[in-house]
Amino acid sequence: MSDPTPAAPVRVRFAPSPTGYLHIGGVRTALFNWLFARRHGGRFVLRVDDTDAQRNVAEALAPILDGFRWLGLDWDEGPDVGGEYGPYYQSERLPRYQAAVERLLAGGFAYRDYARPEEIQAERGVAEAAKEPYVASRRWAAETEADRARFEAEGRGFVVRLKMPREGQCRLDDLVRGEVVTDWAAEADHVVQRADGSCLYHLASVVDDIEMRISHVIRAEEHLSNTPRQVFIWRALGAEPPVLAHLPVVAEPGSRVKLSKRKLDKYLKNPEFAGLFERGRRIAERLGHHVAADTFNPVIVDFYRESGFLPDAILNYLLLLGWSLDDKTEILAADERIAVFTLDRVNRAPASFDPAKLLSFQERYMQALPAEERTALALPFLERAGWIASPPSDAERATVRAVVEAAAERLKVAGDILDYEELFVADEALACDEKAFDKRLRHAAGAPALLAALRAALAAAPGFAAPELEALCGDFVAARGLGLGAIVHAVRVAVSGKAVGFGLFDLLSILGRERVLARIDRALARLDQTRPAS
RNA sequence: GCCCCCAUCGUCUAGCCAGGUCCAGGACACUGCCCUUUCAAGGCAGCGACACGGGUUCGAAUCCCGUUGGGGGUACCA
Repeated sequence: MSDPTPAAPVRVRFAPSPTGYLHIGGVRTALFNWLFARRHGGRFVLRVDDTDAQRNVAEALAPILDGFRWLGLDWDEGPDVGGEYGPYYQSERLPRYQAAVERLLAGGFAYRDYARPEEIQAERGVAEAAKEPYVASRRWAAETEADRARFEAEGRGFVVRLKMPREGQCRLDDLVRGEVVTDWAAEADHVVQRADGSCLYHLASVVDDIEMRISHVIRAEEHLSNTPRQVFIWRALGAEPPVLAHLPVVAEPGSRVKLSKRKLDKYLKNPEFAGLFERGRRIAERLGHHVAADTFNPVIVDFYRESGFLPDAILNYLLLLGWSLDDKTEILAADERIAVFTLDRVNRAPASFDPAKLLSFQERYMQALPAEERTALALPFLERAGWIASPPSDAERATVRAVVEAAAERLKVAGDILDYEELFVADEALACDEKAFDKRLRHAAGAPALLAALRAALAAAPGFAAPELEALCGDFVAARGLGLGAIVHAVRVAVSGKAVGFGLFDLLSILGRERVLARIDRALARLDQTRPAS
């Protein structure tokens, strides 16, 4: 299966609004556009939708562009790179929109509407009371200079409305939806220019798409219902609409409602979503980051970057949200994605965002990386946490490398390295899980004596490499007719302050004899304080 | 209200266009067992879906109609 070969050069676009954050659903849409452009040797255009931006655009756009760069979704035209169809900021294109409105007016495709808002309201009210669809009366439509003069004499202002057809049908061919037919009569006379002279999204979008020679409009399904009015504008402006493809929306976990960054509290009730969030929060807090729902939230791409996710894992997961190659392919390398992506494999139903599956992709991608690369990814987290020097010394690098290898698949995201604080903290600053300490040492009969004996054995150990320690401990328990379990837990708590972690012998080996002995001594001393020597 | 879109395991999906090989396949999650020094990971097994009702047909997850449910739109938002 494949899409029809595009006749004209492929030019697609993604038009982010400078909101200060990159939404994961937006990334999915952008990814499909990007993939389509790359597959067909086309251009991926980034156009900034800042027509009504009150805030500092540069500031609000930066996180979005950074997000795209981090993900590797490079754009061929747009902010920072320019292009021959600029400007790429809609705020700089206002005169073009005005010109388009003039053309619509001149061609009889739009009219100046001098109705007052309350008059429109009244007409609507009548229609609703009669349970009939509202149809604009066009009573205040000025189509001649005389009309205008008359209305203006009454002190009226105007907006420009589309003069929509009242019969016939709008047929559009959507690459994903197939043929979609609507009655023109169901369309309202939409406003394209406000009373203050500024233009609306639908008009601006179409004008830009025409002028930027956009060949395919690939966007979320929420725009499907709005497409007929855009088709009207396209044709009124003398252009044929581009090829359309409406993607299913990315929905909330376990639901079909569009994913929104504002409903974090609700999503946190989903255990898997909460787990994902919790993991990120733990990492962010250790880095001393302020965790605000506005900026730190799994609906926003920055969350993943700050937690140490891999862009490739996210992209691969997102690709499969609403698209599939076949009945089994899951992992697709970056170049494969480009090679096999076609719009005819896009699904029509909304796809709900599954945090657990995303994590699973992350695990797979992480594990596929050589230890060297995982180490390189982990290092910056430790530096930012202040647990190692920046830049790290060779000794620190070696330690981190050893920790990464010992942690193995426990390191799901790079930020998980921060779970191993005990390997980087000074002996006297080591935190202790008191429950574990009680269970394994304070209230475990015989454990302190065994620990003390093992300490002596460790002090005398010929070597401190993990296999040597394992042999030593094995002999130690065997000589006493015990299993490894008899000492492992006590040693772990004494040395790491924790009940869980990676292999004990790796832990001891990385810590080194000196610190291991010192920590055991400290634990033993604590026991003496709380319990008279027996 | 009106218009448009959608409907296979809890979730992502394959199959649907070209009806039989589907008492529906894979993945994630979940459950159990194995492995095991903890936690992970891994291995094995299990649970689990064609929304409903009519048609068409020898035969329907696949085609048609309807119902129900869900989503989106209907702004001088994008």
